[in-house]
Amino acid sequence: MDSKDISKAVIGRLPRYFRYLGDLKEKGTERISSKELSELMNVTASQIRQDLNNFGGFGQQGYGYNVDYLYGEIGKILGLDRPHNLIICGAGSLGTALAGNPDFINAGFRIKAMFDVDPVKIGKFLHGIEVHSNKELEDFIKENEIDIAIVAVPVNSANDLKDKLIDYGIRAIWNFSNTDLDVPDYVAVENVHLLDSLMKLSCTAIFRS
Amino acid sequence: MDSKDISKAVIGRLPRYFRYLGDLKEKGTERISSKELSELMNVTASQIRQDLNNFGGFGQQGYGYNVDYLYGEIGKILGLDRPHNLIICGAGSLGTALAGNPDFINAGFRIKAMFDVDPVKIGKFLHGIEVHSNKELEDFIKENEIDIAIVAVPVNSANDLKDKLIDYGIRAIWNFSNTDLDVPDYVAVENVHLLDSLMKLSCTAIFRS
DNA sequence: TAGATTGTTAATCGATTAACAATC
DNA sequence: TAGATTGTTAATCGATTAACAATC
Repeated sequence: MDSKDISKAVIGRLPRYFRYLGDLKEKGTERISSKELSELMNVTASQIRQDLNNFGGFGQQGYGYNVDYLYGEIGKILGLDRPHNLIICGAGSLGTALAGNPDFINAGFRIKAMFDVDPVKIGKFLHGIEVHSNKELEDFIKENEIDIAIVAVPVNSANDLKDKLIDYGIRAIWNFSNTDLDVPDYVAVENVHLLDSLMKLSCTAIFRS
Repeated sequence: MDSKDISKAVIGRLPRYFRYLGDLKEKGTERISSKELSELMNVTASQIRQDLNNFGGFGQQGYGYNVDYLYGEIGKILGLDRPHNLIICGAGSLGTALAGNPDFINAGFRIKAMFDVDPVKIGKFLHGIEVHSNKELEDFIKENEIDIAIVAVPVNSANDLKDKLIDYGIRAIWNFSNTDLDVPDYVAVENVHLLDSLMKLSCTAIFRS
């Protein structure tokens, strides 16, 4: 298959498969059929088989899927077979909370530094991570093989920051600011629009009642 | 239209429309056509008109949409015409960061209390919000007309907490813990699976390069 | 070999886009 | 009235589900 052909919907489901397989692995489950997994995850067995077959045949007829092997393969597809170096831009409470999330480290995402404009914050260590001045951004990115930048700055400075990040070589942006970042198509952006998400919840709850 | 018939995809797009209309309103734009808005938002004009017409005809032929009016109407659909009372379960760094987010308050989401099991945290005020003991959860929810509960606790206690919340009357859960919550269909859950989101970004970036 | 379950093709379903008559 | 743009129907596209032959 051509890797460009895989739909966003399929990629979006991979982390969830990975999470369930990790749980099964931890429980010591050796093999699982698409039917069993489908019941666990509340999706169709057909969808699981279709999704996985975008990347190759990981199963065996009459047997199902080996949990350990499938976990490893999906991990590779997700890029978790090697570590990733991240920086956090914005040392506010959200940026700081992200810096302290142990899940990221366990999955191989290493937070190398934080950046802020506030002189009071610069030089401090938050969850063990040093806050640098924004002036050091370019050098730090280039010298530390930074893969991914987290944007956790106020809306009004997000787009300027984004331009700089791309300029300095960043190709993956995890955006927490409440605005859309316009990027060229060789840059990947994943948005966590918290307020949008909360509004969606509020709306869904209304429509359900 | 029957409100139950509106697809999740449409509801998921409403907050983004609302955000763009808010920006236009702020800029003083009086009216906008679906074509202009589509160019701004990078979607098709057709989709905008289809989406809006799920809820009624908000526009006028030959004129377009009145920004102010449309903003108000979408706000109503999202349930933003009245305030919502929330609680945050889990006074860790993520829960605390959410407590300090001014965007939520501006949109009418009022965070009334935080809850934790840690005696060291109980009684403290974080971003002006008091941390209560989990033992007070039931009474607090019932006495303060709580709409929405934020789940920002470790994975291993998330499901127990969820059961209690539903038991105490909560019908909308904003879940930040890295697991899926199994809920009856009269309860709305919106997940912010941060690690999933980060993995998706990592994967997308790989496939793009 | 018989049973189970995959990989994969075909059918269905839903969501998006295009087109255009209605109408401001 | 003429031009613009909606509301809405019809066409297309893509994603999901069903079915089944292949095969372990």
